[in-house]
Amino acid sequence: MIADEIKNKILSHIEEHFSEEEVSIASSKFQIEIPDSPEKGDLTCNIALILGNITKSNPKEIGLEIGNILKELNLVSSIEVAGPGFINIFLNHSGTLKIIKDILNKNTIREEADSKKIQVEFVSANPTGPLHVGHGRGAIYGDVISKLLEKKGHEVQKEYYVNDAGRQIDILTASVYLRAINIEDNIFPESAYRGEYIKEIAKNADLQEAVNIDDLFKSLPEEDEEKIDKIISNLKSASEKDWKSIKKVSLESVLSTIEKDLEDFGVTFDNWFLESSLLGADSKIDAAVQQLNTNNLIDNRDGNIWFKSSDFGDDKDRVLIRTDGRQTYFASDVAYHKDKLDRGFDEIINIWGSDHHGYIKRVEASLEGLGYDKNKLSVKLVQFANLIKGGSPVKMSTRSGEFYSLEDLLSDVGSDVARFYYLSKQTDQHLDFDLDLAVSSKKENMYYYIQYAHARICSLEKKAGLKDFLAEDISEDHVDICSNLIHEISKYPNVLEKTCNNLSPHLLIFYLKDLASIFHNFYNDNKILDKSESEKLTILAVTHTIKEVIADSLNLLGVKALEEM
RNA sequence: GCGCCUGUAGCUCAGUUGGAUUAGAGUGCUUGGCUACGAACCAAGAGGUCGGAGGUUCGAAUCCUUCCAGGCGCGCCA
Repeated sequence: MIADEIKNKILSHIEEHFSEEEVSIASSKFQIEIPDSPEKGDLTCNIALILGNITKSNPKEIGLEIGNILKELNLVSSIEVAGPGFINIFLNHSGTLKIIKDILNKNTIREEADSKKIQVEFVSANPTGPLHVGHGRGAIYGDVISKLLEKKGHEVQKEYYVNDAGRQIDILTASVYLRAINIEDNIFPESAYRGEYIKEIAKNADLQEAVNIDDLFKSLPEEDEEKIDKIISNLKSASEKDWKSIKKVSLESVLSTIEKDLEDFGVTFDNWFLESSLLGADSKIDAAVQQLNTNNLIDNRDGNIWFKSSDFGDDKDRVLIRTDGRQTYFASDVAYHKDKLDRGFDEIINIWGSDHHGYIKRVEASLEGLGYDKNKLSVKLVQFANLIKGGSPVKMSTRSGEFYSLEDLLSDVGSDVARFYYLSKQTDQHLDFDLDLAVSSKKENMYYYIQYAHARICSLEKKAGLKDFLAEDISEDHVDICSNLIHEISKYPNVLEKTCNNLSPHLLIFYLKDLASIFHNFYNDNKILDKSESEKLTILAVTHTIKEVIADSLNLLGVKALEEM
């Protein structure tokens, strides 16, 4: 890439003229960027400002010196030092062609020198019902950042952590069980899952033993949560065999629904990790607790077993094992994260709903306490997405069974539109996702605006009757008419790099919107197919590059570029 | 009370690892452009103390301090 060439040239120059320390500071902040306006050059560089700052000397003088060196490059036509000391670089025609060639040859991103083994864990919703739209944002984000990391050359594993061992699974089982024995709505417990899907699962329940309904509901506690717990234990003792089989059927059924819903949005996982696998004979939870104990980080107080997480900056210590011997959810998580790192990942990324942010410290503390480097874990928080339909937010709640599911979203707007809008805003901000807008045909709808640019270019190319579009078709005599287009195109590698490094897909989306805008503008001003042959070829090669950029970018986001609309 | 996040045009948001005399889009408002390669498009105008106040420096929407406002989290729940 052209920016690399320039960067290398500058680095080798400053290595000769500045101290090692100065070079190391400078190279960490050193950037080759594309200026907002072409008048400030095809590329611009801040190196003189940084060096001026470090060495307390005049940036403009340093800039002139470096500028002279850059003139030696055969891609550069001229240099100016502007403003406080920016080095603005103007390319000659072969420099311009190089930009286009790199993009057409998909030479758009530099892979990381040290490829890492990275695990991304996301969604991990409790398997108690279909996914709702609140889960969608994390699902799409996790999927896309996995693609971005792969683009950078890392090896990525996508994992779903299945909470199949907790109380909520008992509630699910009980809910199905109660439907299977035809408990009517009027006495169906409030705190059980009431969705229609429960009734569907219950149809597949194959009960061996009869349950006495009067015994089941006899002298239940008043309070809802206590009531459901009592029903659970009654059902378990009524028939252990049926309980187990219903549990199995329920879990399998819910998980396959979840898997299918995700697949419909193009989200797949490499591994489904069961919480229950941490329990059992050689319990990984016990092993983790044991290791913390060895490290002197376990405290027995009030009959509970505590992890002294406050030793590592957590607000307070946390219980791992309760008086009655039951492990807490946190205990599973300690063992789970230990297990992840034991599997040899260089980096593990968790995507959590932002309401879990208070949980980060204690998990980090547990990793430190176990003797791992806590910096190997990074947690990306995703704020909730509000879906707006007909001007008001749609509700989501699993227990009541009244919710707008991911499946509903699919049939309302489709996977591509949904993915696009989920990604269209920074993940740490609330997202208002307006379903009516997402399928409307207004400019306000970024999705169609970008797709329209792509479809228009496809249509142009069809009309022009050309198959190949080569950078070499760009003629020096006519390139000026496309300079705005080329300037915007040249930002692509930078945008891509920023998108990957910051794991911020929205940056790519906003770039595509700008690129589409510049194209639409050009299209309106120029009747491309009426131009002279060589001018036409020039323009079509450039617009073809735009088409490739849009298609590549959308592909990276898991969205299909439309050839016609 | 403590912690995390947020505050940019009437509205929805980009820009935040300090950079360019003029802080950008869309929408809404006022206007103009199809005998037209796709009008699902384009152009022009109006609209801002970048929450307030201090500070750091060649330079601040961006960093620091403080205050104000909003969201979320502060269980042996999952």
